[in-house]
This record gives sequence, structure tokens and C-alpha cells, in this order.
Amino acid sequence: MRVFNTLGRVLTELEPAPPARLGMYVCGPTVQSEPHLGHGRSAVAFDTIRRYLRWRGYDVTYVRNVTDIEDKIIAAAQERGMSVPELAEEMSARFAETFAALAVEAPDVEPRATEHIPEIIELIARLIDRGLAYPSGGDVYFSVRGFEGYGKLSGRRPDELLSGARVEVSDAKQDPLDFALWKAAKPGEPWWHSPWGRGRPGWHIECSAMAMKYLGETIDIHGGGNDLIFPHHENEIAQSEGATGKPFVQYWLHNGMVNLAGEKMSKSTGVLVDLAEAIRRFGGMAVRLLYLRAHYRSPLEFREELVADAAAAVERLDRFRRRFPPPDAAADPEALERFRRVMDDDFGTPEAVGLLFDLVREANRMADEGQDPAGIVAAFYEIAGVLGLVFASTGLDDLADPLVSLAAEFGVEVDGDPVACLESLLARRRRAREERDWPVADAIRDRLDALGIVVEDSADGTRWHRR
RNA sequence: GGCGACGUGGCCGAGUGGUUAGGCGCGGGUCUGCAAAACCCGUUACCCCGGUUCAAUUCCGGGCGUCGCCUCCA
Repeated sequence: MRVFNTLGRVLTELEPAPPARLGMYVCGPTVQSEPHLGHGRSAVAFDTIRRYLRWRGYDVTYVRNVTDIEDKIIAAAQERGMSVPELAEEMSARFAETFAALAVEAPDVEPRATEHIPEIIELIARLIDRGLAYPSGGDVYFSVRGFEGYGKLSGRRPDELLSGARVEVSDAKQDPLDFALWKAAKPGEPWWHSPWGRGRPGWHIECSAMAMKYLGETIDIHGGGNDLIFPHHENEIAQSEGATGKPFVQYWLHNGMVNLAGEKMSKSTGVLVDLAEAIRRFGGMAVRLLYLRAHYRSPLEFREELVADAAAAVERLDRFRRRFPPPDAAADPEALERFRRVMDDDFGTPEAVGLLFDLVREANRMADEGQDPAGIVAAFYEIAGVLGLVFASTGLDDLADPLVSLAAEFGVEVDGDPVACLESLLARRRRAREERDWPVADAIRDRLDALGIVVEDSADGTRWHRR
């Protein structure tokens, strides 16, 4: 299978072939504020890649970090009158529950920067030993010009970077390009003891330390948003390879940005859409499908009508799932082969989604014509599962009271169980239909519809689902 | 200015040197007590200009336009 490697900007064969162990590190969020649609895209993109690699037979170890100490978190915590750990804890929980609503699986390891201070300090010390970093006034900086390969990921040469206007100037740096590995604590900031005094890690170093701790000095796949290519990932390479002398990452994978009204979603500009809000309004699967319908590397323009469109498409999948429960049958091999072919080509999820809808139509048609679609249906479930399109069956517990009174209204025997209640009502309606008593049959259907329960008749019986 | 991505039908979005993506929407039909669902048919697509070719939306060159990165960012 081929993947697009940002390092070299080429589609390359993923080696070794399965089965093999594969270490995968993805830059998780800096837990400073609520997740937005961009965070969701990255999480879903790499969750899908992880699921697919596993399906292909790889033994994947998936690490996604939480950066819980950083300048912006400190600032945000002060603004809200909270401690840094309190804010980080609250936002981590928000990210976790929001990602869960997108059916993003929990990572195998979810390391936090603040729990790896010893590893970070050790890595910095190694870089100092090797002459690639230097302490300065309580800070420690990385010597960019001391690392020969600097710029190989982002395609920037140190000399060209100098002309950029946004280089942070500091008397403490020997060179304007140098970046902080360790920052001396200012009054009121969180700090840890270090050989260079009280301080905290710089932004990039925690990913190097944690990735290497859990996945070794050379890791197979490293992912993140393409806005991290420079400087974050460029600096990770410099720090890691500077310390070990070995290649840090075999395959760099980057997802595209989510744009809003033609502009990138970003914390700094305030151009963003709250992820939890979008999930609340359209459902987690609609948001996930929205992501999957674009290739993970393409920019994705967000508009409300596009999520509504995705929600309608999810409805179709959901109706299909209700019509055909998971069968006890082998998945159609031809469908799986098509899936493998499009996904093997740098994770072609838009085509895979197209395939999924092909299967929906095919199985519906077969069933309509009296054939058994079990193999197609099984392929549908297998593929949907790999794409992370999972559907929770909705209960009726919140509708217990209205259902009981509705049952009583139609003279149906009831106990408190809402499912039994609904079944009784549907049985009553079936009798009405057999007696060609359309007013009663339609009234039951209309009243259930008002509760959000949709009743549909078909040749093979009556089905219901919540709207 | 440097580096990179991209311009496909009403909307979104794959893909291909000549032959069906797919979804949503819209129109027609089948089925059905009605409704819904499902299925079938249609909705005449590939930014512009050159070039290569028997043939280009697909390859090459130029133009126009959009977006991202260039030390906050997923």
C-alpha cells in the first residue's frame, strides 16, 4: 500500500508489509480551549488510518499525546482564574468525550507532557552533551544551525527563514532561529526542578521525548495537522535526530485544514466552529462522514449545509442498518477487494464511502428482488466498521411516560416498559390495518411521529426508528 | 517574496488519455390503503489559452483564480 510521505512529498510504498508491528504517534491537542472542527478532523483522519492499518493486519501501537503545559494554557488558566492542571483536566475531559462522539477510539497510550518531565530533561541534557543545545539565563535553546538536516521536512532553508519577519528575537539566543527546549519559570507559573533551575518544557520537546519513550528512537508513522509541519515537526526531527543520530520518523502523514468562509479555522483568529456544538446539532456520525467524504489531505470547506447533507447521508446508512441487522455470513470478497484497493492508495476514504453506498443500493435491490444479500450486508458492516461509521441503537427510556399515556389512550394494556408499550401500540395498529380501520392506524402513526418515532410499513413488516 | 496544494455537473466530492464514481437536492416512474422507505430513469460536468495525440477533463507550457505554511495553531 502507498502513503503520501510529507518527507520528500512522495507517494511511497509502506514498508514493511503486514503483518508487522507499526508504531504510530499523532500530535494530540494542546488542552487550552474547547475542541473545534479542526481538532475533530485530525482525530478522525488518524483514527481511520489506524483502524485501516489494523484491518490490513498490522499490529498498531497508537500513541496520541496531550500537551498540558504550554504558554497558552498558562495564559488561559490565568484568564479564567483556574490553575493550569484544573484547566488542562477540564479540557482533556472535553476532548475525550467529544472525540468519543465521533467514534474515535482511545489511543493505546495517551501520554501527558507534565508526566514526562524526567524524560524531557534527559533528552535536553543529551542535546547539550552533543553540543546541539545550550543553557542561557535559565532557558535552554536548540542550536538550529548545528543540526545539518534542518528544513528537510518543511522544505525551508535556515537562511531563507531569516528573512521571515516573525522570528522571535531574544538576547538569550545565540541565533534568532534557535528555539526553546526549556523555559525558566516566571513568577506565578508552574515549574519543575531541572539542572538549569526551575522551569518548564518548551513546546516541541515533549513530543520527541514521549514518542521515543513509547515507540523507540525510530518510529514508523507520525501524524498531525499540516499546520504543524513547520515549525513543530521540523523541530521534533531536529531534537530527536540530534540526540540519537538515527532517523526519527519513517513516514510523516499530515491532514489538511478545515476552512470556514474561505479562511482556516484557528484559535488565534477566532474563526472556528465548536465541535461539540456541531455534534449536538447534526450528530457525531454526520460530522465523521463529512470528514471522510473529503480526502484527508485536502482542505475541507465547512458550511452548515454540508453537515446537513452529511446528516441526510447518514440517515440513509442508518435506515439500511435497521433494515439489515449484521448477518452471520462471510463478507462479499469482491467488495472487500475494492475497499482494499481504494484505501491502499493513501487512504481514499471518499471512494470508500462511495463504495459503501454502492453496497447499500445493491443489497436493497437484491432484497427487493427476493435474493439474499447477506454477503453484501456483511461487507457493509465490515467496511463501515473500518471507517468508524458506527451506529448506536437508540433506546426509548426518555419517552416512557408519553408512551404509556399514548398506549392507555388507545386502550392498550400497558406496563411501564417503553419498548413493550410501543410494541403493544404497533400491535394495535396492525389490528386496525387488518380491519381496514385507516383512521385509527394513521392516528397511531401520527401520534408516534409527534414523539419522534417514525413508523414505516413494508412488505416484510412494520419498522420503527427515532427521528 | 519563498514553499506547497487546488480549480469537476444545482451543491459536495472521487476518478480517468477513448467506456457508470458516490452522496445530497430536484423531476419522472414502480411498489403501496395512505405516508415513508426501497428500487428504476433523468438532472446534458470537468477555469481559460496554446501544445502533444487518431483522441485530453485526464499529459506538457502559459494565464487567471482560490487556499495553506513561512516560529500561536489539528
